Amino acid sequence: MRRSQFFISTLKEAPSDAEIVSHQLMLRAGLIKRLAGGIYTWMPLGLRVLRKVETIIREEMNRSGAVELLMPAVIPAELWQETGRWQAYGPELLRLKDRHQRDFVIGPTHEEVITDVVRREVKSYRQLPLHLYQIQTKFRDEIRPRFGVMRGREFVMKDGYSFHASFADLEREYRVMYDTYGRIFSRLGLGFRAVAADTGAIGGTGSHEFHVLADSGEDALAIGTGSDYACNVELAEALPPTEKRAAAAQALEKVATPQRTRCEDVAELLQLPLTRTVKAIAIMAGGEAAPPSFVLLLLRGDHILNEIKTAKLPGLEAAPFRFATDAEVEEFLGCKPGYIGPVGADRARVRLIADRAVATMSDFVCGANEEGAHLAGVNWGRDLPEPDLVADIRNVVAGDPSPDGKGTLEIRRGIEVGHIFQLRTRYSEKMSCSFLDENGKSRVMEMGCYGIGVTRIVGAAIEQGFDERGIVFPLAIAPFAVAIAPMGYAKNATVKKAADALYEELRQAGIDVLLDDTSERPGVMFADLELIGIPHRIVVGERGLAEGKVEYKGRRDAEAQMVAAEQILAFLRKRLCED
RNA sequence: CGGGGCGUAGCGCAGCCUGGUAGCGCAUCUGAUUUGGGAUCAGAAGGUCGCACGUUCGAAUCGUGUCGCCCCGACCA
Repeated sequence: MRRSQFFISTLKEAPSDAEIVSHQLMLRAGLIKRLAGGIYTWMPLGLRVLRKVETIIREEMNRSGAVELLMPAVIPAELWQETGRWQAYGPELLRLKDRHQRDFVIGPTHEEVITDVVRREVKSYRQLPLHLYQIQTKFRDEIRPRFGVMRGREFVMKDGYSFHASFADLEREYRVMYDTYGRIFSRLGLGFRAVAADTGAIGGTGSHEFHVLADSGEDALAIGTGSDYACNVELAEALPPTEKRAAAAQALEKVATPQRTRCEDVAELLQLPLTRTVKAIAIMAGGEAAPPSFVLLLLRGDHILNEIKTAKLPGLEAAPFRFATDAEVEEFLGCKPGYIGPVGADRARVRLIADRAVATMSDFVCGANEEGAHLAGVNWGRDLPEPDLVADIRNVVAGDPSPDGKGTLEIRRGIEVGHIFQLRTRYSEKMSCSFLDENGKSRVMEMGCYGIGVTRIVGAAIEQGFDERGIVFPLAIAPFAVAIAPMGYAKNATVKKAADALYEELRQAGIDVLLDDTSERPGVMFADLELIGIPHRIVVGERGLAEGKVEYKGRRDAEAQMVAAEQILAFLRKRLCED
C-alpha cells in the first residue's frame, strides 16, 4: 500500500476524555473515531488490524471443525420471550419496534437465534455434533461504556454454539475449544491466562474465561504461584484459616471512638493492626416480595466483601440481597451506621454470618451498637453467641493459600477477551431443541457456547504493547508488517527509484508493506510510523544508497542497523519469521 | 441509579469571576525557504461559544431548563 493512496490521520494530542493508554493511542493513531458513547467507526487503518484478528480467529475455528454462518443483528422479540430473556435481560437489551409496532431486539448474543436455526434443521443424532459460529456486530446498552473499544456498546464478537447428543460429547468439544482458544490467543501474540469462571455443579470445568493480562484490566484474577490454578477473584475460594481460635486473653472493654466510623480509623486510634478489627455490613435478604430479613455480615477489617459468593449462601440464594438502609440499621440494632457490631444484637431478629477468618479471631475490635463507641477484647462464646453461619464471604488477597493446596495466590488484573461455557440444556429445553437418538427416542440437545471479543482484543493488545512513542503491535495483527520510509521521495530520483523497487520486491514476496511516499519530513514520518505500531521499518536514503545499503529498525529496537540493499528481503524474511 | 466535573474551530486549551466586535498552540490551505527525528517566515480559511428559554440597551460570560460527554461511587456501617 502506498500511503498517498491510503488514509491515515494521526493526532499529536489525545482527546482529553480518553482515560487508558489503549484508548488514547487508538484515537491518536486514527484507528477509531468516536460517533457516540461506546460507538466507534473503525477507520481504514484500524480495520486492517481488526480484519487480521478476525482472520486468525476464523482460521482456527474452521480448523477445529466449527462452521461459519451469519445471523441477523435484528431479532424478533418472540424468540427472546420464549426463553424468558425478554423480561430477564434488563435495560442492556436494546429494544425497538418496527413500522407495524412489532417488538425487536438488537442482538447482544445469539443463543435464541441459533437454537431456533438448529431446532428447525437438525432432527437426527446423525447430524450431531454441530458447531456453528459467526463474527458479527453486537449491541449491549452498557450502563457505563468506557475505555474506548474495551467496553463499547457496539462491538464485534465471535460467538459459536455447539450442539451435542450427549453431555460427554459436549465436554469433548469444550476441551477442543479450550485448546483452540489457546492457539488463537497465542497466534495473536497476546500474553493470556485461562481462568476458571465457575466452580458450580459441573465440577469446575463448566466455564473458563480467557484474560489478557494487563494492569488496566477490569477483572481481578487469583493466580496460583505453585500451580496452574487461576480463577476470577469473584469466585476464588478463601480457605479456612489453619490456626485454631486462640483463647480469650483480654477483658471486654468499651472504648470511646467518636467520629471513627471506619475500621481504618478505629485501628489507628487504638494503635492496633487492621487485622484485629471486625467490620459489620448490614444487608436485607429475601428480596422485595416477602418481608426481608436483616443479616449482619462480619468481615475482618482489612478484608473486602465478595457479593457473588455471599449471594450463594443458604438463605440468601433465593433472591438478591441489598444493603440495608440507615433506617433499617437503626430499627434492628438501635444504632447509627458506623458503630454497629454483633455484640448484643437481638439474635431472634438479626442473623449473623461470619467470614471464616472472623470466626477464628479472638480479642477483636468491633462496633458497640452505640454511637461513638467500639468494643475491644471481644471474644466469641464469652461475649456473644457463636455466629449463625460461618462461610467464605470475602475476596481472596495476595498471599492467601491457593485453594488447590499448592502454594499461595497472587492477584493480577486481566481483560476478558474470551469465554467458553457449557450451557447444557438451558436453552434447548426452553425452546424444544431436540433430536431423535439411535433408539428413535426424542432427546434435548446439550449445548456449549464460546465467545471472543474481537474488537476488545485490539484494545487489549495495545494495553500489552506500547511505549512512549505509541503502539507496539504484535506482527500478527499489525496494520502493516513493514514500512518503507524514503528520505526525500519527491526530490531525489535515486531514492525514489530505490524505494519503489524495494516496495515492489516486498509486495511480490507477499509482505504486507506500506510505502510512505508522502515526502513528509523524516521526523514526522518516523513519528507516525512508530505511533501506528508498524513492527519493521526500512529507511531508504541517499547516504545509505551510496554504499548500497538501507537502514533497518525494529519497532522495539533501540538502534537502527545498516543492511545491504540486495539482502534486505532475505533479512526481512528472517525477521518476520522470528516474530 | 447517586455524587462531582466539563461542553468555546478537527485536536488540546484560554476567555466567564467583574456582560461590551471570540482568542492561543497544534492540525488545514497558499507562497517562499528548508529536508535523516514532529521546520521557519509571510499570508489565509475555519466557530449561530452544546441547545432552549429568560434577565439586560447588549450574553460565550448572569439565571432556569434541557441534551451530550467524562470521572468517581454503588465495599457503607
